[in-house]
Amino acid sequence: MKRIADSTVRRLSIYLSFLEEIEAHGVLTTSSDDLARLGGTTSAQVRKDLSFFGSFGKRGLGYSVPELSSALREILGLGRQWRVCIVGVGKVGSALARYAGFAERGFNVTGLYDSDASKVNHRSVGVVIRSTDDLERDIRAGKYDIAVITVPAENAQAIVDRLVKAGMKAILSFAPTQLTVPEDVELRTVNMAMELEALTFALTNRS
Amino acid sequence: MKRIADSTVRRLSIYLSFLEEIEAHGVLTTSSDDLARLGGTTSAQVRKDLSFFGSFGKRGLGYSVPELSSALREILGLGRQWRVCIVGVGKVGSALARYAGFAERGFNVTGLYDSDASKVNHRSVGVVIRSTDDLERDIRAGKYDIAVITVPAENAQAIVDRLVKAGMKAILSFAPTQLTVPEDVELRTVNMAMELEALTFALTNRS
DNA sequence: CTAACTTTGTGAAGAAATTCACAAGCTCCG
DNA sequence: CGGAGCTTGTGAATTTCTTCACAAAGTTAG
Repeated sequence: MKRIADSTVRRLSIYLSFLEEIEAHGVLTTSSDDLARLGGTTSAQVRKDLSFFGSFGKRGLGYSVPELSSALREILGLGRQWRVCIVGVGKVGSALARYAGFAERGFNVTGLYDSDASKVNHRSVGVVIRSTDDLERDIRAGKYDIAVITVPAENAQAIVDRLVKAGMKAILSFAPTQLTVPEDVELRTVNMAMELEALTFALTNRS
Repeated sequence: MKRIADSTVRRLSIYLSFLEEIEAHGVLTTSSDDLARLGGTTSAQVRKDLSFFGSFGKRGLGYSVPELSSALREILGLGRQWRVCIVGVGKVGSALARYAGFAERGFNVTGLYDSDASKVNHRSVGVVIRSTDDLERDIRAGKYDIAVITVPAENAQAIVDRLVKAGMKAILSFAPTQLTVPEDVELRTVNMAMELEALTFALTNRS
């Protein structure tokens, strides 16, 4: 299969969130033009994005909302449950563990890890916090599909290296630092500093 | 000036964070090759990115770390203080208000707003929480350069519309929903759902 | 059934971003 | 001082992404 661009995947997420919204309002059909308007792109882009995966619409009519949203969920891999562990149960980590939207989308936080001995064996949102010493063992046992790391920047690469070595293939990092992983590991980083800098750049250079 | 691509600005942030790191370790010079290796790109890309803004290196030698990092700070608009307000003092909002890295980079959280009357007039991190009713007045008074919104998805667009109408030009949203703003307003969204979906897409389609 | 009207799906064209490749400039060493 | 050795800065080539534009296919009205 042709390599799908990152930007395409992002847009699919956006389309899906609209489809779910209008589906909840009982809308039955929509068009590439609607999706484009709401998603801030063009109708040609919407159709091109979808065309990588097949043909979902009816000419002259548009798309069936339930059909297309279901297809997108399948494409994005949301048609199943994912077992997620969170490494680093600080402010951000516990906020994430508590986040309801997580479970709704099929992401089950089934493991919490922290290196702070005073937190270990306590519970957060009904899940026992384990020592990071147990990480490798649990990952090797195949307990998780995705790891979310919310540890300080200075520990992040070390944790990532351990996760990767133990066989983790998908990592979402909230550490404000650039991380390196092998080609076959999927890493995404949520970096607020970078987003703020994009804002200040715009304010400084485009006004 | 030629329009600078978003991807370029992102990379500049990455370069800067490395430069600051090695600067702290006393490293005095570096090369496009070093920056490329650490930032996961190519040396030609690094040089091209920098070339949009001028000529910062010495042929045969590379870049002066202090000079280049200072130049990048200036380019990214980090050479000054920015006044930030946070709208929505829930879990995420108060975690952000507390975040130390914020102030280090010149971002001063000087205003907190919430619509929940039971929070108003209480303090968080030394800042009094005001009612969102006061938002327009304070923005019009020019109190803030940047607004960070951490409100529920369903309220986000309404808040953004109010911010924009009152004259806010830069907004960072943590609401998991697509938002619309006029052309002259810079909006960035941190959307964890989207990042997770990029991961599950990769796990589903590339393995 | 036919004609007018929609909207998709997709090659082709165009634009944008990345990579190549090399001349130009600087340092260092003998 | 001159030549060998680096590394930058940048046009040109290439690749990737987006937009255009239109045939194909369906719908609706008469």
